[in-house]
Amino acid sequence: MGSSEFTGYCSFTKAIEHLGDRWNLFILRELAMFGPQGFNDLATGLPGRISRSVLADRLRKLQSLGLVAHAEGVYRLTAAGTGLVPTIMSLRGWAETWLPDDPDMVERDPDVVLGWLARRAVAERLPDRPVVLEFTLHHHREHRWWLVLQQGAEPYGCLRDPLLDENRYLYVQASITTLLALARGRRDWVDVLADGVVLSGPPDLASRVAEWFTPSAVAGERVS
Amino acid sequence: MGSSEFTGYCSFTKAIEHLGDRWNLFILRELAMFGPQGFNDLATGLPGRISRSVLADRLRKLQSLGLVAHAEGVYRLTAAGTGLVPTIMSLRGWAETWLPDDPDMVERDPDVVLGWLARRAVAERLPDRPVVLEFTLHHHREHRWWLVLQQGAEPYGCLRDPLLDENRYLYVQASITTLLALARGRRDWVDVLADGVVLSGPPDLASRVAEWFTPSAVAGERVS
DNA sequence: CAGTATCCTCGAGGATACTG
DNA sequence: CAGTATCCTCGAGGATACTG
Repeated sequence: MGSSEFTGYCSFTKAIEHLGDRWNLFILRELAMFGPQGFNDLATGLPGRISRSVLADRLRKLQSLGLVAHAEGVYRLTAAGTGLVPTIMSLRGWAETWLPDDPDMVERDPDVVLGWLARRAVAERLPDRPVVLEFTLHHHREHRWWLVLQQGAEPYGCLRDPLLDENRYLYVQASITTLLALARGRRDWVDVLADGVVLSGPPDLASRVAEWFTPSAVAGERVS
Repeated sequence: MGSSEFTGYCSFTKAIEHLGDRWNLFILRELAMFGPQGFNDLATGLPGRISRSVLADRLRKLQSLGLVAHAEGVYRLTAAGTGLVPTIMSLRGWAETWLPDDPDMVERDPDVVLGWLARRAVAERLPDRPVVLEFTLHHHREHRWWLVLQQGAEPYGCLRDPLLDENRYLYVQASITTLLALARGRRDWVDVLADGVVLSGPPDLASRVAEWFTPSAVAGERVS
């Protein structure tokens, strides 16, 4: 079989060999993030419908590797499996920072992108009166989306104009990729404002936009 | 095709989907550890003989993901690819600490295990006159292996008695799993001496064995 | 609920020869 | 050297029904 070709003493190679498999990684992530679970929970909880026989096979392998233990009807991570959690979280941080987005999603699912932007707002730094960021895409002026920010309130995105006080509006025009980069925290506002993003509105608000958002944190995130 | 089932906005899921593949991980590790390389170097350098068509396919995919760039005849990691290096190193650290060893290897390839032990010796802490650790396995008294330690000299393992000054010998009897745990740095000497490992020889040397070795570091290792 | 057993398909990947 | 093209095989994995 394929995997035995790689036998040797390089534990690193072995790790790649065993973990270089969607299902094993998904199972480990699932157990790491949602805790011990039974067979059926795993079968339905994993992304993309795993077949029962494949799940059984993978769980068997993960047990023989010593990463997963089976007792009292649930599968749980062993010490070795738990030791892998930081690596998995590191992968997650990387993915959130670097994985290319599908540019079409901005127009297809703007609410998702707005959600990402909203999550980058830093609650304490927001102005105490509501501010609305109105986004327009270059070359696609017909679409507009809004992000409402206020200290003490949860930032939220709207697909319709929230119709707040007109002089609390900031108008942002950006390209699709720039908007995604901002939403992902890959670029900050200072950067994109110097590079093609058009911002208009009350100068006292416009000058502070950069402070309201934080770029990607990546490190320091923990499993709950 | 299989991978499109998982489309969605979860970058983490996407990462697992794309990186949950032996070859992609091997290629990234190769480029991370040995730098930019041409097609044929990769084809021959990767563990376990990758076929040319698969390599071409994976390189194409890694490029379209933005992790690898191709220019001037070599493939190299992009910024995004380089961003993955800490994750890969984290996996390496985990593997070296946790991945189960094959107990048979102790008898099949004792030199490898001795090499691991030797690498755990801390140069500065060794005695300035040579010391020989003679290892015997419980239940397998016929096999003996030696590890020679001296400050300023590279620690080395022997499969034959180095025949040094008799009162510089320490005799160690351990089980296979314990020996592997020591060699891997999963357990330290204080721990195993309290738990079944028999150590005999000059008390002034015996009392210091624990100081000479360091358990697993894991963190802090860098790619050269 | 927690799997195992069976059957079947398709496509990943190996081997090899070829091309720019 | 750096791939592409072709062909072929085998086995991973899906679907489904069954069992303790």
